[in-house]
Amino acid sequence: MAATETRRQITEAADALFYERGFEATSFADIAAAVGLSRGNFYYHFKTKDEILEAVIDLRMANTRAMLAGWAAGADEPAGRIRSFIHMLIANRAGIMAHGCPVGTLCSELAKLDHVAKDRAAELFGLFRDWLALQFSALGRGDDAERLALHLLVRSQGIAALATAFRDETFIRREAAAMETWLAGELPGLAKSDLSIPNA
Amino acid sequence: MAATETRRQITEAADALFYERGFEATSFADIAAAVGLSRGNFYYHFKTKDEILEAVIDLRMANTRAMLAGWAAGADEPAGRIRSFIHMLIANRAGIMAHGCPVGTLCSELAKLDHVAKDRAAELFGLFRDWLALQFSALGRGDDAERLALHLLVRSQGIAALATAFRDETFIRREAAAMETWLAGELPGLAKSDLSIPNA
DNA sequence: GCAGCTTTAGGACGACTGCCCTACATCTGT
DNA sequence: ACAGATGTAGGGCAGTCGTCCTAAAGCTGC
Repeated sequence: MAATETRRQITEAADALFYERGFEATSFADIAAAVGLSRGNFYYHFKTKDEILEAVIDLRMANTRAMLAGWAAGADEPAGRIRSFIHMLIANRAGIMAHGCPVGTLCSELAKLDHVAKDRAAELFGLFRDWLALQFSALGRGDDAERLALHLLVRSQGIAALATAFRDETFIRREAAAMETWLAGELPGLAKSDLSIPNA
Repeated sequence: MAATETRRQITEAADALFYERGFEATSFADIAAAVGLSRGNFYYHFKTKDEILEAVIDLRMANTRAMLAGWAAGADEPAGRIRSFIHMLIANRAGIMAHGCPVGTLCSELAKLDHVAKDRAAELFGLFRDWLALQFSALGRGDDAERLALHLLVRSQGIAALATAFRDETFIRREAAAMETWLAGELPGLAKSDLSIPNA
């Protein structure tokens, strides 16, 4: 098999295992078994475990960029694109309840390990933040764009964390709906309000 | 030394190490070194690592109850008590940026390991949820109390997750202030609004 | 059909893991 | 002073970890 193809398979298997079990709890042997290779042969493709992690982060960055581009292509209006982000919570609810958010849990694990790649993993959040801010800018909320983007990130991360703990699907749906309602209140045509003052 | 005292020291050392490094990444040897005991002697106090985890969760439950009772005693008004919860984010900002929220990160790690104690760890969230709901009930928001409580939990968990990734202290302070502003909007005297419709 | 490169399997390495045993030190009650 | 309980030290158990080596199989170009 071509080395690049094997490398891709390893990276994808590691991606899934790192998500499901965590980075540290996943061993070379686990990944090898998932791909169907011998343990020892790994050294040929990846010198160290950190190298696999690097490849996994690269893969996730590429996948995230592609997903964001897909959302942008799938909706003409920025509001619809932001709703695509919110709906991700519902679409991935099973995985979230079992293993949390792939980005958030990886970042927190790498932070605890004080791993060199922790900042690279945090760039995944940066991707979402910047893309969401871009949508809010397109909605004429240029001044608040990043703050509004971070508000959505905060809420989705919090929802993921609590959904993992309580494993409550209704909770996810209700909170996602609440985010959509919040978004509707931030849309143009309505009075611009401070993000955090619900009503006066 | 009395066995109960040694047990307490072990539990406290494990509590800190589980928070800083994570449950799996912390070994018997790490805890033993922190307490100043020999590795082998652990078997006398704790048969298994899971037993230590159980003791740590018990300790955190007790500490959390004490903290909540302290907040209740420290403020006569429910709003002030809720603000104590929000201020916890700022008081613990250094730890949060380095290691995340102790409750959230433990729950997500145990979920990934599919550990038997994952539900017991989730009860820590239940403690905060119920206490916050009690305060909102006292504010006359009985119908929405649990939903409002979960909203605060969602936001604080999200803030902790992003603060760990970005390690931005200003972000924590700004989001904590936004939560206080949101709280003010939910207080009696102002028009009762739906949680998720900021303004109309 | 052979040389040379790529890819593989299998195993070994030292270190570490959670767990467990046994011999010894220390303390307590009589 | 002594017996028994309580607590400790040190090391060993089998297993796994990440890492690395070597020998050979598979493929490609001549």
